[in-house]
Amino acid sequence: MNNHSCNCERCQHKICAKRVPIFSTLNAEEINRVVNLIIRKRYSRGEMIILEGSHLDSLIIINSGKVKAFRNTFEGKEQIIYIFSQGDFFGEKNLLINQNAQYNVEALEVTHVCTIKKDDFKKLLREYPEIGLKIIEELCSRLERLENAVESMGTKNAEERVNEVLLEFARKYGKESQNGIIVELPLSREGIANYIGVARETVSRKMNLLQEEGIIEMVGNKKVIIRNIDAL
Amino acid sequence: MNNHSCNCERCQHKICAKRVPIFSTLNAEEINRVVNLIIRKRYSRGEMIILEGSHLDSLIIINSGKVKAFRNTFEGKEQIIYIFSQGDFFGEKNLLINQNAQYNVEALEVTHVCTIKKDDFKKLLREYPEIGLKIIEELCSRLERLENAVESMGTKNAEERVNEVLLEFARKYGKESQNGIIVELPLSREGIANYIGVARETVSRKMNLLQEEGIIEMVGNKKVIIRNIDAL
DNA sequence: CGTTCGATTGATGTCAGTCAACCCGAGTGG
DNA sequence: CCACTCGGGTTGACTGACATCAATCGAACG
Repeated sequence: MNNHSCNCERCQHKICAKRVPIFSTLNAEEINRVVNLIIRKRYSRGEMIILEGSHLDSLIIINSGKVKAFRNTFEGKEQIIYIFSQGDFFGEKNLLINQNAQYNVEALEVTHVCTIKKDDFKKLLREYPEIGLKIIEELCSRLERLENAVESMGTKNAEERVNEVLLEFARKYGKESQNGIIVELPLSREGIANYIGVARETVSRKMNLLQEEGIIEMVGNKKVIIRNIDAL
Repeated sequence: MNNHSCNCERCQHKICAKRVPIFSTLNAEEINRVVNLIIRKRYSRGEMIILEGSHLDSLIIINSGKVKAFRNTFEGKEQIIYIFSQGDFFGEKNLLINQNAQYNVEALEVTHVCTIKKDDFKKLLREYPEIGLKIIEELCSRLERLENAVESMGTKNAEERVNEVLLEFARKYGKESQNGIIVELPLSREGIANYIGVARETVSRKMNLLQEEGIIEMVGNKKVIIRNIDAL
């Protein structure tokens, strides 16, 4: 794990704290206080940020990059539970309730994070209750995603789930263009499979079908152009 | 919907507010204030408490009884997302973020609820930040349940899921006895099926298998005695 | 150019969903 | 008291979707 301190200017530091939704209600002076509590870290693709079951003493906020949060079943299957990117945080359960990590977190690409020590964060929370509201907001949207996931996994077949995940990625990571929506996939086929709970071969097959129908176009393995979003 | 005001004594009212975890940190005087904001309602088995998509202007806290929160897919399948019982609340998303109900809520048995108007609740939240922390705690445990559900639905087969749901019910609703753990099932076979995302026939079959193996014993349709909890 | 890792494709097997019949206990009404 | 209905629950037969296994491909990279 690379753990070197940040070499950027103070002002950039401030921007990074300002970018984080949970601090967005604070004024310049308050942000300044927060900035002084932050320790930055950098992770390369594939590096583990948190191991399931380990003890955590900091809140971790993503500054740039993407990570996957996942569990391994004892048969060796992996279930991806969240994909976090800029502004998302995790480790909150370990701070607020006293609990060890519920899942592994691994960087999907080069990822910069801000970490805040448990005690510092609790102090902030007490002083600025709006932070608590922001956290509630974030937890609610996380609940929403999981509620959708449960519905999808409980009632939908493989094809519908692939369509859904493509829609989700398009919404989160897609860029409009004249050809359609260009989506940089955050996960490999296997990753997608582990996210929606099907076999990786099935993801391949269903995506191929979509391509044959002209609904999507695959560009290499990491990029997809969605030509007909309504068909998904 | 029966909507008559409560006829119980003031003191019982207090107990009801005291029983609710999110108010557990308040002192007697503060509880009193909360009590004056509460409107009680009663629902019979099968009554709808919330309709998906409807507008909500109160937080709803369960005082006694059980409810299911669920969605219907357009093919008519039902996915149960939560089972709420005493002390659980819902409708929070509609208050904190401005959003319509994400799911239907239906009483599984006679259910008494406390409701608090949006504005009143927001005021409380501002005055007593500890309530916010309690809510975060509750949201975290809800996240945990959904994370487990996603893992289970993504990686486990029907048999394992039936075992899991029996364990969950045993933990939440089971009573120890010399014969084993007696569990009053909150859901019908079909309900269980819609909770774990399998067909109702499959639930029947898997439970029969468990009975043949002597791991559980079914007493009528609503009750199960778990003889060998470790086998689940 | 060889190696490696991920993606694809095809062949096969199986789990669980679907369909249909039947059961059973609780109400209901004659 | 019996006949009927009705809503769950159970059981069996069938089948299809998807997992699994295995072979091959292809791009990336040293």
